[in-house]
Amino acid sequence: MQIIMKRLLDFSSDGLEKIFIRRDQEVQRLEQEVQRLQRRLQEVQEKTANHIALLQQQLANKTQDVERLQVKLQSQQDYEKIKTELRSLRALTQTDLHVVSVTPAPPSVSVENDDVIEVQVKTPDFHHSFGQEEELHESFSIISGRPVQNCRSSSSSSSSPGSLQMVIKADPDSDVFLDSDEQELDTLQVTQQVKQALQSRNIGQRAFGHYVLGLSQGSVSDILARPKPWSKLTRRGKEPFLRMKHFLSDEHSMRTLSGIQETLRGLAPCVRPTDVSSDQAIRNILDQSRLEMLDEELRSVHSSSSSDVSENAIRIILQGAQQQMQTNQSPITLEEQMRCGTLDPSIQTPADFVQGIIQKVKYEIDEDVQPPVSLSSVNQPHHGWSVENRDAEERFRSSPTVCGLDLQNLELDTFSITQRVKKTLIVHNIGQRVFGEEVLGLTQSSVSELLSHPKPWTKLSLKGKENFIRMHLWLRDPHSVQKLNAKKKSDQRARLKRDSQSVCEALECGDVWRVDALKRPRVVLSVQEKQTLFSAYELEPYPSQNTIDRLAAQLGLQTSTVSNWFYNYRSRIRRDGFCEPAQVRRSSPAGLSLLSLASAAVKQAPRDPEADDTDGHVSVGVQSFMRLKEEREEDPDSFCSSF
DNA sequence: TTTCAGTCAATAAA
DNA sequence: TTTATTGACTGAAA
Repeated sequence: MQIIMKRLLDFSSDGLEKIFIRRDQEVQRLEQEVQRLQRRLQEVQEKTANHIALLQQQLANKTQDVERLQVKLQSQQDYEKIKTELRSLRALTQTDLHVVSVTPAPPSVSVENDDVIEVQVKTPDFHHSFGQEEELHESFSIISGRPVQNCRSSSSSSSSPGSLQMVIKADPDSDVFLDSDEQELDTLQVTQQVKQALQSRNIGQRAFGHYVLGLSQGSVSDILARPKPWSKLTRRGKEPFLRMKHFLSDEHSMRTLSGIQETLRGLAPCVRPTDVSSDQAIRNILDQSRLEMLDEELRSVHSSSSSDVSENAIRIILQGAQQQMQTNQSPITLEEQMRCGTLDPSIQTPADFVQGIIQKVKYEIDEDVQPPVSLSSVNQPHHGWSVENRDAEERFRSSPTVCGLDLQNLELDTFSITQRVKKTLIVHNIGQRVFGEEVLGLTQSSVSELLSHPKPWTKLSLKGKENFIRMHLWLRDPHSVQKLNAKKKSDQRARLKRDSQSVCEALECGDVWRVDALKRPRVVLSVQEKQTLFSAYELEPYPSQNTIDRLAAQLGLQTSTVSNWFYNYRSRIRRDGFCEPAQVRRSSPAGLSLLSLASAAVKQAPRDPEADDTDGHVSVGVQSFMRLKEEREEDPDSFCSSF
């Protein structure tokens, strides 16, 4: 019994001991677990705190963004109002120009009304047609609510290109260039998007570089063509890409720049020292504003329907509208219009013009549609264009014909068009001058070139295509001839009046040669000079500067004359390579035929220390010329005449 | 800076 | 007077 008891005790003490040990171990494990959990908890707490801080930061940023956007939205809420005011101002400037007063320095216009909107246009580095790099600095005040864009270039440092750049850049988001330095950009993607944006909006690299990046056109081209990877860029190198990225995300900037570009283009063709007037600039900008509105409306039509009408085609139409508007609506003098090649006293709204084209396109695609009114016949006295445009838009929207049209794939037979135009002009005794001024907005010489040497459709640029679209539409216009005849008569009357006036003025001044004195002497290259140039071309179609200098010295010509000759020669040899069988000319201005050129080349080659060489050139040139002629199987005169 | 497309203006030719 | 030619220019692209 005792033994049993003892064993039991032994056993229980052993068991208890073991139990205690186990318990101790358990306690230790639990303590470790607690510590681990505590550490974990601490970590999680820290992490969460960081995360919360991060989220709070992001929230703050987002809140700032929202506030910024709200401010932006608020600042643009008066857009509709401004549009209305611009419209009414436009009406004012057209109907009652005498209320517009122009002051020369700084050029400003004030219209008697309530408040003032200030818009400042500054195009510092743009060449105008009179060849000066002077600043076109137009500042004008438009009566309205409050300043929409205050573009005064307060920070006009040397690196700041100009006040319009401020329009693009002046944005509360401008600190994005600093903040977003950390984020990595896909430079290739950015440049591709920029190129696309510039192309679709018809914005040039020069304007983009000037106003957005503060870089020259050459630099822009380089950046767009060969963007460096982000990682290879320095902080300074990254800046243009950040600006581009920002530009892409800012629709307002893109539209503003597009407007600037159009305005500049609108100013350029007719700019003369005396033309750069404030009211002209105002008209251009007001016109631009109207175009922008029209553009918006057309885009809304485009997006609201299932139309396949391409952006490109709309751009063509809008370009046409702009040109028509600029040539027809600007209340400039008869002489100014003559000088600009746009003699047309009638006034036409852009909506009318676009509607005219749309009607014509409809007519061509769907013969059921009512025959279109002519481009010219829509020339009506100016009236509020909004109502008509609404109607036009409604008709356009409801037309299934246009909705199925893909103008982007439009391809015209340029040769056939020019043949038909020439025939029509001859039959109705209409001159190229009237046709050019009325239908194409070009001079007689340009019309002559277009009709005589039409390029194939595929070789034409957008601008070049526009002329053929206009001619095509003109041919389909049943009233085209009638309108041109009316134009011809009004021109004759105007010319008679002008001639009689100028005779009187000349008599008064007692100086009938004063006009001639202002004429620029024209360089006329002699047969020998042309032969030498032609020979040089045969050896070196793209001559180096040294060759140009040598030729200029040899011939006693300006180097620019020599290089111009090469540019023109290449251009025209390409042109004549493109065009359909050239028109046979009875003789060229220089009286050259192929044979006479060949014989002249042999007989008249200069005998100087390089005589052998020169003779060789001429000989090679004539041989090549003969070869070219044979290949073309053309009348030699028609070929020679181009050069 | 060079090249090109488009254009103009002067002028020759018809 | 009209048309064609051509040297020169502008704006854009590379």
